[in-house]
Amino acid sequence: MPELPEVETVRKALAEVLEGRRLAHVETRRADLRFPFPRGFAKKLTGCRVESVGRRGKFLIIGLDDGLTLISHLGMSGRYRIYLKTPPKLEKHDHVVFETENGASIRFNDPRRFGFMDLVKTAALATYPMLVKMGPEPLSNAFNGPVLAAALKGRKAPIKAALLDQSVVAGIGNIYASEALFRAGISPKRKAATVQGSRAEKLVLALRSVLIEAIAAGGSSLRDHRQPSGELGYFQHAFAVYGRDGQPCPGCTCNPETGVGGIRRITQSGRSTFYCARRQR
DNA sequence: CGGCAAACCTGCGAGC
DNA sequence: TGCTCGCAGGTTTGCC
Repeated sequence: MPELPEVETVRKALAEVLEGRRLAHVETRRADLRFPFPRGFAKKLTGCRVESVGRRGKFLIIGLDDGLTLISHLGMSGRYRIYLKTPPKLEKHDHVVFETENGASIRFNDPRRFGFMDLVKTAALATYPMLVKMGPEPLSNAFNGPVLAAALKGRKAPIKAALLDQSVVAGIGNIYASEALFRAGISPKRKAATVQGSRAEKLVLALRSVLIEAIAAGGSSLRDHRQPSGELGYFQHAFAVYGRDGQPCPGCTCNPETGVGGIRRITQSGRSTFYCARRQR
């Protein structure tokens, strides 16, 4: 389920149940997800106290009291479920089970197993390969028009593809790339290098606004995603373009019924992009 | 180095 | 009903 807003939704829920708590029991129910679990994964975690539940891009960063940090990525279909009281029977694809000292159960379920977990020394976190090259957090002060413009300079790929590159900006995925480009009025096919100056400023504002609104809505529930409480996210109802090919554009008078455009779906680097050719240039 | 397709894996809906 | 195909929110790999 995971782009930044969905991961942030999960982070908040996990923080609430885990921060300050000790892990009484941890169990992996298979040897690997996308990668094998590191040696002694469950054993090392058992007995640890969770100090913090953070996020970097789409990665959950869980700080523990004994100098270790748990890194968790949801991949495409990863989900956390939290049960404060008696949990139901284990379900298919429940791959990792955590239990806290005060009786909460947390389960990681991931049908496609593109997600993964890793356990690293907190001191070595800054050198973790997948985090080293990551670009700025889009909701932080480190991200602004000039920073984005500089990251896009010299890039020949379309802007949509550049936004999916986590070294340009962290946490953007296929949905919010399309949605932000729509808000900014920028064509997904535009060469990334030409997004400079006021266009870059506009795109930064568009990214920020769409992410903030999506977080407030608990993320988007298309198929897999639910909040860890079991509640659905509901930002999918606010999509302007994603998954709406053939429908009228909410921002202009485009309407496929009248033969003047509307939302179109195209494929870019093997992934769907949705946009309005009239409003986005 | 940059850009793109393919690979990883399972499930679901559409179409025949 | 049952099969096949295409598609799905991510990231890495390997090939031009």
